[in-house]
Amino acid sequence: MQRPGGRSARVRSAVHEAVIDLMEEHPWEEMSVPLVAERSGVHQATIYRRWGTMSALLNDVMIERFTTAGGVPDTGSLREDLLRYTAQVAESLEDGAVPLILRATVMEIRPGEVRQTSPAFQAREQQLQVMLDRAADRGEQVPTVEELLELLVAPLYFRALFTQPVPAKHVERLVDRLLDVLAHRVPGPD
Amino acid sequence: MQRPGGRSARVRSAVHEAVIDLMEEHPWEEMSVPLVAERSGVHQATIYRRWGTMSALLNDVMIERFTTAGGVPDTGSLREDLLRYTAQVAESLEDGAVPLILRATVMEIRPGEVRQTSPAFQAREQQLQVMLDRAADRGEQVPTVEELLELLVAPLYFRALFTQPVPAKHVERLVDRLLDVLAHRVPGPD
DNA sequence: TACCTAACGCAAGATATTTCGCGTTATGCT
DNA sequence: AGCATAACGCGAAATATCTTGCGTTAGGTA
Repeated sequence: MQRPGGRSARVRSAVHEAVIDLMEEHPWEEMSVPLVAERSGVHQATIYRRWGTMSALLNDVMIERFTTAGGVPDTGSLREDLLRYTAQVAESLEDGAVPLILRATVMEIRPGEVRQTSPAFQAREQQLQVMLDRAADRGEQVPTVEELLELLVAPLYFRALFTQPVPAKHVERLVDRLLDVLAHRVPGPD
Repeated sequence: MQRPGGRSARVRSAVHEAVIDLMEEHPWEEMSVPLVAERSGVHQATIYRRWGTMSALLNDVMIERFTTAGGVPDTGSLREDLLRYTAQVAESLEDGAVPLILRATVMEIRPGEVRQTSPAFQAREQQLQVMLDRAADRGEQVPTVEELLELLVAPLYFRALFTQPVPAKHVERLVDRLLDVLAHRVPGPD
């Protein structure tokens, strides 16, 4: 018999909050369970028992943050929807905690395991599909979710992680490039 | 007076080799300096003195792997060059160790610090610029390095890290999309 | 070849981490 | 309201990681 409510829920959110706070102040190596315990007021042993490892905890924090993030825009125009959505993603990557939490996801990858889309991104993909379906119903030509990820989301994440973050102004350029690709679509293999 | 040769060089390569081996067998949390020490036959204290932390060591390994990787193709055709280069990148991401070592780079990012392109990617960008310059000299219309990163490299890395790896067959699709964008280029802000 | 000392090996000691047993709290169910 | 027990707090014990001082090995230069 599980007990997700009451005290457990309070402990959970206290720990999550502490993680996000600490992420913005400390480099990765300094992050530790004892540190999170002190900041959150939750005992070390409790954290070890519930999450096991630091990176599992970070992964949990990230999944929550992703899946509870605001829904997709619905402005009546695909281009406007894409602009807002992309701007949302870009903004979230500016936020100090997000790139850090993303690393947690990266670190959860196990060598040799069959790679699967992480739960967090699966939720995102479903949301995006809804947005594209709405546009298709209006008769607009729409990209696939894959194209959207490759042309909008991937560049943002790539630059956030490896080079320099994408300036907010470039969001429009990315969207227009996607729509351009759509208009002159290269015939692919069926 | 520094002494990069002889014993130091042997120690360095022994440690690097041990890191790469261990990366393919162990999840991140299990990686540690003592483990690398045992596998490489180099004493712990030596590793701590030379590299300081595990993630600094991993970062060092990755930089070496990136900068010594085979040069860029030179086939006389931009499209063919791009195909080969992209296939190279895709293949390296299939290799177990590369995504793992990539994480090391990700982890070296510090909160709040001014983000810069990591040394490893800087080297890559220079190599790519050479390739593009050659094509431009032949009179071909060429993308910028940035476009190349965003349209070819970013999707590969994104999928390797967060969703599913890109099948080798899709490399051609990515290249043709890039060339398509090039042909119908959206006028950008000057 | 001989000298200087950078770089390493070794082992003990200092810190930091994770685990464990046991008593206490308070949730979910009847 | 009363009960069974999931979940937590606490502190000590067990591990693991990291540092330090000192003796030894072996590059680099004269």
